[in-house]
Amino acid sequence: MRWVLYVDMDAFYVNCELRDRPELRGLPLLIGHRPTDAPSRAVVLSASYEARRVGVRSAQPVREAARRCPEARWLPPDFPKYEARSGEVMAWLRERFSAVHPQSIDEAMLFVEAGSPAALVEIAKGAQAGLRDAVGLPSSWGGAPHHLIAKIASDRAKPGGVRIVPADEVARFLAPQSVRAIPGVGPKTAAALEQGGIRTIEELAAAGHRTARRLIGAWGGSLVEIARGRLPPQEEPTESGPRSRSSDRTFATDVADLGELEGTVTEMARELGEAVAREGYRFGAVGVALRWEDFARVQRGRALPGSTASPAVLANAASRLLREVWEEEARTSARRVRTVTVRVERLRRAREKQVSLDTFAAGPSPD
DNA sequence: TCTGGGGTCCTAGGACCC
DNA sequence: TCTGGGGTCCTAGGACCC
Repeated sequence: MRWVLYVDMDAFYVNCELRDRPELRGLPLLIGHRPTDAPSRAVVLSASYEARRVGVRSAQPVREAARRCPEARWLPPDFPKYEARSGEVMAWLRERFSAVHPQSIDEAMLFVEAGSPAALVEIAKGAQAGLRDAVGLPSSWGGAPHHLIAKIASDRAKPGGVRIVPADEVARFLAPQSVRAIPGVGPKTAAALEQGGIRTIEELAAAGHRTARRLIGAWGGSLVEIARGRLPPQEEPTESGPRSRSSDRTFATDVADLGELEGTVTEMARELGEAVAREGYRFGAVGVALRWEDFARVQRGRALPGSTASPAVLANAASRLLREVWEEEARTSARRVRTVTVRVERLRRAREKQVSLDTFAAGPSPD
């Protein structure tokens, strides 16, 4: 029968560095910018399991991490390296499996045929060992008839394990776990469910559609189905390119000056525009977002009449949007800006031939 | 413990068209 | 002149993920 295998690399950035620096193995290692005396708003990107044991987690402010783990070794992030290792992982998987769908820099979903759960365990263990030998990186593997369950299984298998969940064990596998184990259930949804006394997936399954919908809206019904182990049919995803690209800057101290913001936005827009053009994309919409000092966010976007790859058009549109949102804020309150984001959306390949006459005759161009 | 940077998807109201 | 139901696009915001 057909199964979904879900591969999740263990502490990916940390292990990319350990591959190159084996002398750091066994030490608490953190990827991120080590806090100095200057104000820092940086967070930890990845923590070794040794560091996690003393309460350090990824996305934790670096100051807090340094307090919890003063003896930690720090390395600054090296994204080109991680992208390259990710490419090696995906290439290795593609050589051995026909249907490989990367889900992020360090995760992939595979579709495989296996006669029994035991046979699937052998496939997963073989690939896990092969990946470690060939690329030098550890991974965790989950297997199930559905990708949602396979992903949860890979989480349970961490670090370095294999967990297979056949169809008739799905409900029992899920029951004791927190609702937070379900991908897509974050802090807000979990808090809303807790208002109804629902913490575990078993409690969610028992609650029923009406209750779940009352607590979290339309999504509640499908969540209850998942909790009961009744999953929508598993389909193989169709490949599609990126839909947007963005760039963020968080200032070391909050900014109250429009001129300074405009300078930053213009520079970010040019860099983003050039990067997107290098990648071979045109964009059809531009957005600017601000995060105020109180962490609230506001955003403005504009669709373009067509699509373009011009960094100058992007820079122009971005500073206009910035002024709009800035003036609107000035009328009501006057918060300072913590973070600014420039975004391009509706990406399409630039090299795509002009709309052909056939397509044209058939109606509006496909977007 | 005051919270980076890069993404995705969903919802909902209004405009506009048939 | 007033009425309908349906579809699509645009925009803003929210939640979530790694």
